[in-house]
Amino acid sequence: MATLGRRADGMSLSQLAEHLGLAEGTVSRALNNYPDIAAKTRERVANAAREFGYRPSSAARRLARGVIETVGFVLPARGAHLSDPFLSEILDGLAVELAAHDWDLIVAAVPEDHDEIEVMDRLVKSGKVGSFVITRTRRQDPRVAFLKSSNLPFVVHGRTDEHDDYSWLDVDNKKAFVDAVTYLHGLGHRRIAMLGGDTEMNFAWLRRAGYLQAMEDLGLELAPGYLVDNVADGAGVANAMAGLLALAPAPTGIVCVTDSVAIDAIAAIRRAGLTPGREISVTGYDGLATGAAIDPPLTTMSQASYEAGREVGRMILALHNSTKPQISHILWEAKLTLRASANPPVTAPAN
Amino acid sequence: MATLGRRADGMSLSQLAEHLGLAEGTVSRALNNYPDIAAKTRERVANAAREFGYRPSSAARRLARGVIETVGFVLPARGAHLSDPFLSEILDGLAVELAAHDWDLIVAAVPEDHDEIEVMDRLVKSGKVGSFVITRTRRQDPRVAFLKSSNLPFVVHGRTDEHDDYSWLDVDNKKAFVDAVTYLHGLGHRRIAMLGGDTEMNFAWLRRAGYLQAMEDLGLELAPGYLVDNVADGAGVANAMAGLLALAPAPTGIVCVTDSVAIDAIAAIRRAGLTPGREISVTGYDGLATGAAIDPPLTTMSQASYEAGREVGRMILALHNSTKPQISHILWEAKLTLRASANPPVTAPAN
DNA sequence: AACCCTACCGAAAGCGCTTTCGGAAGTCAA
DNA sequence: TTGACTTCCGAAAGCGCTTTCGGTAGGGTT
Repeated sequence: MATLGRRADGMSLSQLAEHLGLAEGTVSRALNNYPDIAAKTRERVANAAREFGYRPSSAARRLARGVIETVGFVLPARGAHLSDPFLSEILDGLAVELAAHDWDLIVAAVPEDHDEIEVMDRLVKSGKVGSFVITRTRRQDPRVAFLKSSNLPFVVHGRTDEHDDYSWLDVDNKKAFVDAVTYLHGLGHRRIAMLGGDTEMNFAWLRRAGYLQAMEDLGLELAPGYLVDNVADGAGVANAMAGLLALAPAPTGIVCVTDSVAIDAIAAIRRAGLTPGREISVTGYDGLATGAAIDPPLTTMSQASYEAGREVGRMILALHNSTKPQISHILWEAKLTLRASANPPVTAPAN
Repeated sequence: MATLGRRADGMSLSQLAEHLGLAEGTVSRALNNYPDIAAKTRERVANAAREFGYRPSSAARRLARGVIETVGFVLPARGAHLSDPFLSEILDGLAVELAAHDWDLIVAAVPEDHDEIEVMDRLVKSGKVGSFVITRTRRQDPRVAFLKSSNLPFVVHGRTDEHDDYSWLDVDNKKAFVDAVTYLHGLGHRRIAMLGGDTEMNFAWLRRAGYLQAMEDLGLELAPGYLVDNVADGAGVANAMAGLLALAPAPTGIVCVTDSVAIDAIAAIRRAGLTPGREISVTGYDGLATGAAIDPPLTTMSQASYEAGREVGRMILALHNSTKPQISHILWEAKLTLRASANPPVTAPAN
């Protein structure tokens, strides 16, 4: 007797079929809800499958159907770690949404001597993933270019400069920073500076744009040196703050591209003998937990990462299910969390 | 003519073989370095494969070979997010190491109405993963029990109470806290308290054990209330600190299970009108970047997460390559980072 | 010149599924 | 009772690889 396929990881279709006295094809169709299977049979099959904990081999299934129900996610390049506090939440949301439809998530990293495109290409060529989710986009992002040219389904958490022809979910970074500046202005601040991030990164660029726009709309003077770009965490902030504090007049309010920068900025202000939240107000962005514990508690803005992950998951699935791939653009608003690092300036505004 | 297999995601073996005028089997063996292929042929095949960017379909390969070169990683349950600042580094290291051998990493999450074991079981039954890496272990961890009973290869980043019969990589949490207490003792502290974490979690339990052991070894009195377990971030710390500060005598030094707790503790001390690092010294654990920016900069301990991820990757691969699966136990030491939150107590030790 | 080896490659089976196709029962109307 | 449909299931091909098994051609021996 020909030995039935015995999968090391469980039962095989042939075993299940033999147990039921049915043909493999019949069992398969029953499990996949084909209309040409008697209701009674379908149920009998379903019960047996449940009883034995049968699950079709995903490799065999993929090979037979030619459909890849796995999405790829390439981790942001090393070094950027510290700046993405919510990776795990995004992954979590994404994976949960995918799992609900029996899809999987392959997470890949970029080794030292390779680049992101190579990694993605490998994944595609070997048929390991059929779509991608990417995050932390640069304004000109080679990953997006690659994906567009390969016409794989993909959705971007974030955006690029040109973002009309693909699906994305982003937070309105620009508006968030318009709001931050406007908030400080409402508090009485007139000399508002910004500690910006890597201008190649899209989120940093848009926050910068929001700052600039609000300054203009509010008729505030953008004094030379008030906008500091490409501020790196740690020493970068210390240097930038030294520059800002040496200015005459020095700013009374500073909007920071991230909480991490803001926390460093607050430390620098204190080291300069000033009181953060008094002589100089500070706002951040991210809603880090530690921001609430520092002195003064950081006024900041946050976004719902877990929910974003889930929504992105839904978008990817939608891309597959609709025959006519609908590209969708979703823009969420950041939530302002008022704490104590931003207050009316102690010196009356020059205005 | 029979149309050659045309993979949507690239070229197929049959196409490559036809192009070369060779049989599929020959090309396959050439690519896999079988000894029965002429050197010249092997090279010709390799060149063509490179030229066309050919990569074997992983699904077909897996099906034919029956080997699953994918490891599963189940994200820690939601809610624990904030307490794992280094997930992305671990994933990064792990994925990089795996990628070097063309292995993949599937990251799964646990949906609301399921548990970790179900998720893992699904992954195994459907042949999606052939081994697992798990992190953030509890002292009694059902995942470890599941994996042991299923005899899948797996390695644990962390440990459980019983940890002799599986491979793990862990940081010596106990020694780290012995060191922390000893350090405070060396500074002159005699009344040392601990803000501990979830005692179900193995790392928290071991840090607690380290505290206890050092207290005993150093002959320090463990005053009632000095050891606070199950302290949750935020409000939990505030409550715990209120209790500690109400004690008579109050501790002069506090070792905290994590930086996050320590940062909250420092805030509480300041709110109580005391100066952290003066009347009360504080140490943390994790080496969070923000710890360096707070006032006073946090004295803490850290571990190399990226490297840990890589090492765990190597361990998984080793489990597969050796016919006789070697279980290995690797214990790393935490690195002490001296900053300014721990200093000699202002009041002379009672000794 | 007949022999045996070795080196090398082709043929074919098989991995565990899905899906198309055809045909055997069963159903209904005439 | 016959014919025309339905309903339902089995058979078989095929997805893209890997691997075993032969078999042929060439090189060495005696």
